[in-house]
Amino acid sequence: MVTTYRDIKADILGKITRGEWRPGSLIPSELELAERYGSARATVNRAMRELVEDGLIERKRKAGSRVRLSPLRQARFDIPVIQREIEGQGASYRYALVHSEVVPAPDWLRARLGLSDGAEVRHLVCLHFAAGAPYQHEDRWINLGLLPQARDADFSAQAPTEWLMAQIPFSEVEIGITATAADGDLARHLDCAPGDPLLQVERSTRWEERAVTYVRLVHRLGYRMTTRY
Amino acid sequence: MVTTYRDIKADILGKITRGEWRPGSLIPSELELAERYGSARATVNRAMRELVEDGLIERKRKAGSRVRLSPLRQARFDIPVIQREIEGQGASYRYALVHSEVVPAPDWLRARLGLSDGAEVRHLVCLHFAAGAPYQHEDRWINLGLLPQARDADFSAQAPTEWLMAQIPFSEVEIGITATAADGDLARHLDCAPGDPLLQVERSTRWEERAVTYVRLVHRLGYRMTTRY
DNA sequence: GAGTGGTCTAGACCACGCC
DNA sequence: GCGTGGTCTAGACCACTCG
Repeated sequence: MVTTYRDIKADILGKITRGEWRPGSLIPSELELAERYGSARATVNRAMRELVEDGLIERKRKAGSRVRLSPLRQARFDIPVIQREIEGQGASYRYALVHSEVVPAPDWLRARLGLSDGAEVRHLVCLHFAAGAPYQHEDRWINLGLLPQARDADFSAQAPTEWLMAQIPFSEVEIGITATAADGDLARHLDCAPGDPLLQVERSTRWEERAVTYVRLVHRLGYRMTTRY
Repeated sequence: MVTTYRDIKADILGKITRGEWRPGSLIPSELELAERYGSARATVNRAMRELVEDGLIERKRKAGSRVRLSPLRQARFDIPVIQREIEGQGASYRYALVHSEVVPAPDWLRARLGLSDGAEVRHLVCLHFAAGAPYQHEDRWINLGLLPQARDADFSAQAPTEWLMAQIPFSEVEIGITATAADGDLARHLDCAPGDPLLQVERSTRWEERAVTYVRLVHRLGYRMTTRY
């Protein structure tokens, strides 16, 4: 018979979705809401904090809480491990290593990761298959200055992502999503025509300010990232 | 000289990033951590809850808290209102209505939004410019069954997004991101060549289970969505 | 059964930011 | 100044789930 923070959150959400509390309007203070709901202020506070997180309201000390003018603010995309994503769709997963070498980092990579002149990297090209068909092309560069053990690691059976997760506990990541045209290599590997539009995800990873890896993931023709909220 | 939940969160995060607490390993219970940090359990609880949200740890009653095996789980993308996005880059914003009509919903749209046979929609094509150059092409369809006032609304000066935000307080949204090739129209409007790869964002919006609008946003050549975490 | 997280309470102090 | 949100505390009860 208690009022939970979920109840309060749902009730307020309802008032907003039904238009009872219009965008931009002021919401009663925590103290007043606590009285109304017959709960402690901390409970109301938790409900309100989650509404802020969900992008529905804005709060300022003294000024109070308001319904946001544009309630749709951010979307979350799950970025699953590729094998899980594919098997989650009920398809079989297969991994293949296409190319592997140790090279001095090219200029564009040095600039992107902030590597010094002459830094060496392990360069890998891999393919991920779903139900036998190419699904994702992975172009991976690993900083040997930070991860020297990557020089001799065996990536013929284990995908770089898996290997990396075992090496570095947690990292800071920067993600970019663009559309790109298939070049000859991509077309061949992803079984499409040169010039076809493909969704490309780039990811740069750092650990304590130092570059770990850069990867360019190009998805098969027609691939679609989705989310809802 | 108190220990805040932020302090605790940062400390635990540090132990994880430094590899002191390896992925999969068990974290001390809230009660023990509260004693260690000399704080209340609620404070530890808040720190831990945020770490769950950030995708770093997993918790189960009785079983305890563990460092996640794959710490990188989800990314958030801000989806700003287009005008803010452009002006936030220091560029001038301009809006133009290209085409407007009221038509029976085509089959593909009826299927996508779950509209009944013969449902009418307002179809709009708009352009958003940044610093005079085309930035985004908007192909918008509004369900007149739910929003009859859209039939006669004037979209020559106000973008549909703005207008919609004033009509519907909050909605459920489904987003899809794909790469697409420019057709003749898109190439002309976005000032690129036919066949060029473009980033396309599709959004279907519902309000209390009923379809509000479907929009296809196609960005200029080279557009990049970014985020970090 | 018992340990762990999930949540609520009642009270308190503080910091920010309008007025 | 002073109202509002931000946070901490100490204690409590409960629900889940592992052993």
